[in-house]
Amino acid sequence: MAKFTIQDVARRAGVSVATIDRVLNHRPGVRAPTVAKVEAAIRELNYQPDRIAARLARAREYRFHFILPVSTSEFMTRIHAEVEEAAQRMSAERVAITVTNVDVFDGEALAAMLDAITAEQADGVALVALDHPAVREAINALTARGVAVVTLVSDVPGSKRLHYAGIDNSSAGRTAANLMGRFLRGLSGTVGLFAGSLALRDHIERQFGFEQVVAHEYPDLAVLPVRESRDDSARGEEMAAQLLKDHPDLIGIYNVGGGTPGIVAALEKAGRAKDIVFIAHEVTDASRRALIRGTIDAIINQDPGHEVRSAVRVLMAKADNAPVIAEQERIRIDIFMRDNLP
Amino acid sequence: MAKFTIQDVARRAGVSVATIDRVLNHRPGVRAPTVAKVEAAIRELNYQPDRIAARLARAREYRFHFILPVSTSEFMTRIHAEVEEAAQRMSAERVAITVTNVDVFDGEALAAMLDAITAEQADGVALVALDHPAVREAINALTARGVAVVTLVSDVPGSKRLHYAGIDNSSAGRTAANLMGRFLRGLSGTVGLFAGSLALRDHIERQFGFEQVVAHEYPDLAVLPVRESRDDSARGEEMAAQLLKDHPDLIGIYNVGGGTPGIVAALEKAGRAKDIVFIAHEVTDASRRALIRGTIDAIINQDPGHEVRSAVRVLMAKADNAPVIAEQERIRIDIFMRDNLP
DNA sequence: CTGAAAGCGCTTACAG
DNA sequence: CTGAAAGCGCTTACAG
Repeated sequence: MAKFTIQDVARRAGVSVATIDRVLNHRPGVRAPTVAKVEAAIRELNYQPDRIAARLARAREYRFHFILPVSTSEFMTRIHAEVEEAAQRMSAERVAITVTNVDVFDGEALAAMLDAITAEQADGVALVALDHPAVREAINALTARGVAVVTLVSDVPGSKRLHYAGIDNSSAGRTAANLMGRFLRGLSGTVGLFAGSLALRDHIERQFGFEQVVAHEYPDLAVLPVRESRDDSARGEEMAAQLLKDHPDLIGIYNVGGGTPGIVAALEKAGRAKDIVFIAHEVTDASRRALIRGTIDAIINQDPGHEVRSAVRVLMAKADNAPVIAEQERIRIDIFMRDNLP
Repeated sequence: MAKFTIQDVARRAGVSVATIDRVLNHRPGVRAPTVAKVEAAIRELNYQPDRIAARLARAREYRFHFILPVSTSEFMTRIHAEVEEAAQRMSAERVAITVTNVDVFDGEALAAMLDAITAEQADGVALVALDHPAVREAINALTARGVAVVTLVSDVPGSKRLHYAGIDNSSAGRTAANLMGRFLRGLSGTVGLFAGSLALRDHIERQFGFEQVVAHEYPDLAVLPVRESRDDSARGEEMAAQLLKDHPDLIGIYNVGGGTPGIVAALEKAGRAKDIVFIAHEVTDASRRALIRGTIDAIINQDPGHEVRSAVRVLMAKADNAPVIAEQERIRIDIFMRDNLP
């Protein structure tokens, strides 16, 4: 099949290339009969515009805004680093990425920040969202103003965001439960549960997914009430030490949030590293070492590099009015054991 | 930092843009002092060429050849489908992908096919390789002729291929062993081992990785000698049924190759689906259903879509003389359990 | 509402 | 060995 250019279409439709461009990009000011003629020509030639040429001709920068929480955890630090790397890399392709930091827990502040963005300032926004009514409203308003919005890592399900670049946290929790149940085959006892904050939707969802599966499928395991570590290692260590003291029959720990190094330390200091199954989230320098040592038994992971690249790709595709490859943008729930660590 | 164009560099170096282009793309015929001047100007301006413009100007098609085994397994069928999809998608970006089928086991035929390819016909070749001396030679010769070679799914480690788009199969086998050992906690018994063919390097590597870890870390498990299913379901079913009959103490099965549906059938017919831990490779319609039913306990997977897209990206980057994002091209060893299936 | 022409930032023959 | 000019396939003001 030969490749046709916009010139070929223009000739066939008996109009100029400018008009072809107008109907191709849904620009206003073309009479209906002209539109029809052009569309017929496009169809007849099975014309596909050349994206490369279009991008060169537009010669304009894509401006994307990333709104990230002040990095508290090592995971968020990785997200920041990946955004910086993408910004660096994409600058050679005329993409300008700017980053703003915001307090994770302040929905009103996040909403205000979104409200201040106009279509003149940015073509797209990616944000680590907070599931809060004001944020949902702000996302919808921003979308209505013509700015593409992608949620990153943490979603706002009811909103009109274009895309969510992150994992299904409920499935992640269920996956953790199945690993826990399998690794504790034949044993009965109690399982400790840690979360960073019960105000974060992703943590809650993991917790619920985990509890649900354990309750239904592993009746020999009793899950203790969740403890809030505030994603802090020192606090995590204290709480884990206390947990070990209070529950001699403890055989498993699942941490849906941060502070994993503290829990690792508590397990190792108590000499219980090997006999307690510990499942944590996110590969970091510390967690990977603990996994290799055997203190952590499995890590559930989402790939921050993939998430950030995916957010950028989706925003670019939207700006170019081009399709995305859905399969490529699905963020995996990775399970890492010692031998398949990246 | 302002964006400079090739014009800016030309002005600065006091030469024409044609000369800048020559040194930028390492074309011959520029005197050393001129090269030096141009390089200085590039450095001083921190000039980064615009890939988009370059691709448009080249106005030439990229031609990539994919050499795939006649699809015997469902996995290979997926690889074929993904290549077709990529061909379709990339045709809008001036990339012409052609596919040739070849017999997997015939190293000489594969080598002959590679030998017939010239730099005039193709910019790059991706092949599911066979670890055979003739193939290695052919890959090296092809590379020397200026054609970029990427191995896909199955590698030829000693060769000069540009890149391998696939997983580390030895790690995959070790990962399977650890899952098996963990899932069989507290039990002792025998574990059956199936491979498609012992002539395939990936199968052997998985097998060795598995045996090694079980021997070292799970002394209560005895791995039986490997059986060759030839990736055939009917044969797999027969062999699994025989295995169940011969070994009443069988508690686990690891299948490194194809033919999984046959093994699933044997387990279910024998009523042993639930009490035998079965670990298989590759998510397919059949294996995913068996995983959900609980007959399969975990699937080790490599993502064919990712592998094919990665091969294409690496070949394109080479043709454009552009960098790749290493992290993005690493193929994961996926572990799937019921809840994190894609 | 429509078109002619310049331009996006490179690469490619063709001269010299 | 080096340069002037045309061209890649679109988009963008500017006229009319």
